[in-house]
Amino acid sequence: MTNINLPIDDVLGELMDTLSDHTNAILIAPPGSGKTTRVPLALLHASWLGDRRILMLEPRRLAAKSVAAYMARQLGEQAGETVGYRVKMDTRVSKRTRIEVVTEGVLTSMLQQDPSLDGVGAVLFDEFHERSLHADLGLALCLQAQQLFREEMRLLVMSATMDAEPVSQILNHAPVIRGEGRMYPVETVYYPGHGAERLEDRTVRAVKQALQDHDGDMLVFLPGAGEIRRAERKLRESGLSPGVRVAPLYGNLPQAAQEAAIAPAVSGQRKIVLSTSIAETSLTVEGVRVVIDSGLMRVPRFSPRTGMTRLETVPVSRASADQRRGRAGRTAPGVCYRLWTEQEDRRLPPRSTPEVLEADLAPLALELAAWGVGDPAELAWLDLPPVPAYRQARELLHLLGAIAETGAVTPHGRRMAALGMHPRLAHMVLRAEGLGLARIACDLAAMLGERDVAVRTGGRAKTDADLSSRLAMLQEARTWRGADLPDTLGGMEIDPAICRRVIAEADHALAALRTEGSGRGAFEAPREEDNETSAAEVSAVEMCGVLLGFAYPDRIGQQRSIGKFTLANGRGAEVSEGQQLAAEPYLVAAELDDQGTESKVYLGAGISLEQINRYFADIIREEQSVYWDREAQTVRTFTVRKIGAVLIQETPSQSPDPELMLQALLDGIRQGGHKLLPWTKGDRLLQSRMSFMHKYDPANWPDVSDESLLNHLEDWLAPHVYGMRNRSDLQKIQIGHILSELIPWEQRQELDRLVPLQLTVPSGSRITLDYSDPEQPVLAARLQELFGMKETPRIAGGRVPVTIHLLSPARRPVQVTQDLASFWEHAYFEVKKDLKGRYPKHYWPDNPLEAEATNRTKPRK
DNA sequence: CTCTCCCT
Repeated sequence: MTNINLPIDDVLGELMDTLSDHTNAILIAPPGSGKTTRVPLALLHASWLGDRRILMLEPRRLAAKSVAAYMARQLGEQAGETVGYRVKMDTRVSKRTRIEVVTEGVLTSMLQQDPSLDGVGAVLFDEFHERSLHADLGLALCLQAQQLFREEMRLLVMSATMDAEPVSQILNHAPVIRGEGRMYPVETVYYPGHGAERLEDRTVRAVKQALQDHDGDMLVFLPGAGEIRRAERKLRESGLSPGVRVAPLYGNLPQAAQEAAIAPAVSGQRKIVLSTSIAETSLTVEGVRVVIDSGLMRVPRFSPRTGMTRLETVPVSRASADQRRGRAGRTAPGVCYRLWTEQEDRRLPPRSTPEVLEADLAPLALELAAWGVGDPAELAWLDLPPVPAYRQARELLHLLGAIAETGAVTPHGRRMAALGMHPRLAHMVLRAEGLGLARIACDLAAMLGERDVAVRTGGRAKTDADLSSRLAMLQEARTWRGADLPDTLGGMEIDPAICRRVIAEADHALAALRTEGSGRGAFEAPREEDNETSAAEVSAVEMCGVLLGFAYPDRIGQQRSIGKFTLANGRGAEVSEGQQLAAEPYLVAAELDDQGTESKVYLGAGISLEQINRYFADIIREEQSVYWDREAQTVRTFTVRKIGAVLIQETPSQSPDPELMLQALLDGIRQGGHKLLPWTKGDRLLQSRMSFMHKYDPANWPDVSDESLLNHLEDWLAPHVYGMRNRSDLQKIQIGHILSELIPWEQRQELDRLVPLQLTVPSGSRITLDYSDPEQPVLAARLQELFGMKETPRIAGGRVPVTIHLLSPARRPVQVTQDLASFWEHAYFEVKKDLKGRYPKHYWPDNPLEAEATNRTKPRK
């Protein structure tokens, strides 16, 4: 076994030489090179290692265990002797162990316990091109450990093809060694869609084509479970020969179904596996000769603004596409159909975005706080954690009591970090402990940290989102003890493998809590019970919502209508119809997809108003709500108690803040306009006359137009409506009075002179001027009353001629003029002819300027 | 038209 030649053997010598001269190195070699299993064993003989151990990081538990087992076999041993492994809840190492294959989270926890990594001679980062958050963090922490305590410690970054230069830089210009891989050739066929053809149809077309043209099993990459279900249905509908078996493969599929998809096809059968990116690296499907790649993948994107994550469907990177293609060439030459064009291929991003740039950084921020670092820039990163997400993470940690105002980790934060869960869940468990509810909190934390215990049927039959029923089911599952769990339990379809795992995780967390928990500086939680095994656990399931609220206070939600909720963080959330949860007045949404205006709730639980008041009093804020009720035309004043955007209680306010009331009243007037104000005809006339003066002398006369008045309510109206509440109160004000007070007394006198209310005409009548159009003040008078008036009367100190509406004896408009002199001279004679015909009894002199004006038929003799 | 993957 040991002697089989692998491509990596060609560069092992160079690697050994490099690491005897340098502390850091980078090894780039494609899949199939053998680096993962050969390199640790080779380094075991390096003189610099002495009797120290080698740590090798693997991104997945399964890989860590199988790589350790493989290396052990090479030495003719079992895992746990010279070569061992550590993954969560499963450790196989002994005093003899020199190589420890560990998962990434384990390394972080080892570093937190002993930052100097005493006894470790080298740390190897395998599959580093995947750029997981943990690998990035692990490397940053190791680099600082090396710099501060362990100058001689070796760091080796191993990776498939990637840009080595940036890594070399942060590793103090580490040398780069390149090796060959060993893979069978895979032919690439570009197989784009027809126009707007749906992905599923394109996929089915490609599958049919490939079934015809090539032998062997087929692996089809699709972005998600939805596409896989639809493609599966269409494939079956398209009529497949009986020898062809279709198997879906994705993470949420029950363990048994996953194993069935991976297993080699029985002879005489052809297998088509429809898979998400899970088959890109995590799972290996045996016997694949044909790969069909949709070129899409679903990725999580965290939004610092909402504190939630949404899934986006994006084009794969070229690195991913090449990795997918490589799955066809593991055992023999193969072929890969790419469902896109060669032009599109050139535009693919070279590699996927590193997790640290798009993930929720709360776990990272807690690790750094526990490490003693507040600002990530103190460490060396390939990509610095982005500032907005990091800031949001620190705010959350502060809210949860994990870090102090200064940013330093608190005792509570240390306990959270030690639990090895997401900070939200760790906080929930610690608070629950204070209430005697640690056990169910651990159950909840385990469920939320793992895949769903309930089988998600997808499609039309929506999986119930209620976590409390899962919690009850889990209690029942525990009573099964060692026996095999059934597929249906507590009225729900379950994945027995995940259930067992969740129970193990929960028990593990509870044990960790109990051993670490006694004699610590605990979180200052309201302690309801001193005795932990209390009556509280009896009704534990009813506390589900409360516990979730500890973890997700920003996702406490209030029902707007059946199934629709508003969350404390301001976002909308939706529980699909038919579920009991949809009818709850309040809920806590633990898991949801931050999509559109209404995020779908996948997991959550109801919470009662009483529970909110009892357990979340510390985050309930009281404020005055004062607003204009448009229907009732009155100001409403309430005292409201809220958690973020969620309304907890609203009571009519006894002593409303008069300032807020005034603002609400003015808001109401702004919305409702002048019709809410008691304008009289006289007020309107005054307004017109003042507007008239403003037009000619804006520097000295205020703008009292409707629009301007509405825009400046605070200035002119506020002092007169202070303490008022509704429309009938407003009827008490006198607008004309208020307007006239806008100008000083002397100016008011001037107004009467400059913009007279009335003019006396030659007949002796006093005629009221019409100022409704401030551009053109109008004098409307019967023609006969004006005989003898030589010029157009002018106002505003002679600056503005009035517009004269000349009327017939019956007050019908006859002529409009601003030039009376000209009218007498020309138009009068035409008008006279006409009027004389219609009003023969009236007085129509030939010389109107000399004639006597009259308001009767003829002048009185 | 209910969700990608992984880990202390």
